[in-house]
Amino acid sequence: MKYTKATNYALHIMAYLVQQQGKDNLSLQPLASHMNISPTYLSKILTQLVKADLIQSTPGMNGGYSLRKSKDEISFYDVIQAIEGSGALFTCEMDESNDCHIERVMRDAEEKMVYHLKEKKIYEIL
Amino acid sequence: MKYTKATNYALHIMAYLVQQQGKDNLSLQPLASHMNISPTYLSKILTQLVKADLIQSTPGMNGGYSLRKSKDEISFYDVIQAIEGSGALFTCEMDESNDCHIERVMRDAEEKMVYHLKEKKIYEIL
DNA sequence: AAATTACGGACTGTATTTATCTATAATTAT
DNA sequence: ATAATTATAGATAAATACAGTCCGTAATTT
Repeated sequence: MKYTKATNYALHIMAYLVQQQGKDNLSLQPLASHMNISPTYLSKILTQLVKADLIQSTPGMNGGYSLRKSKDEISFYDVIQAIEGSGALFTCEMDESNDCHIERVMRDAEEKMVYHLKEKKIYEIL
Repeated sequence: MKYTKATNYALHIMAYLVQQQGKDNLSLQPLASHMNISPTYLSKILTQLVKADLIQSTPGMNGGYSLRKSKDEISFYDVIQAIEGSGALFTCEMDESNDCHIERVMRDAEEKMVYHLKEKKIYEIL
């Protein structure tokens, strides 16, 4: 089990966008070269961030991407969830009458991690 | 990102072995039917648990599997690590001079989860 | 209308996971 | 010794997920 590469990218992208906040819209091409990812692939990731309402996109000339929320409202967890989805890391496969003790422990543990990721905002690392 | 099915099985297997502790060695076939997994696949998982020193195996008649450690020494984390390995969930891909702030946050968060999983012993859920 | 920009769908290659089959090795009972 | 019982290892295959590309479409501004 590992975080996907897309999550890796997404976190770095968001960090960059927070840093560049206030300046002109960043469009795909420049962002792609700065990040060293192919534009089309980057686009997929950005679209996911748009759908999660973390950034907004505007088409047309001088379009591009910019933050949607204030920077102190964007947590690590927000970004991760946008890419990885919101399902639990562990779900019991043996159907132990849908109240599996193992699952409960695993979820509690995950909660500890999630709590930390919700507290920590992206801007804090800049 | 999700825990593998094998981890799911491993936790249930260990819970069962802790429960059956003291009785005769459990051999592959009965264990497989109790768990509802194919014997050969189960065998792979058990071998990983053996290599992690959580259980021991004895071949020959009346052989099978049994715990290697006392039950209060077997944590959730021990079992998970035996299957998933010990690498971090997140490693920075952009080589930010090998001191990535994002990675540090991600590892701290993971640590919170791991701490909880190390504290929690399998026998506690029985 | 033209240029610039993002979005969406289809597709491909690769890696990982899940699983099976078969042959081999080790131990115990007869 | 031999046979029965048990675990282990390797090869393989199917299924899923991940990473990435290509290309056509839609929206906005000049």
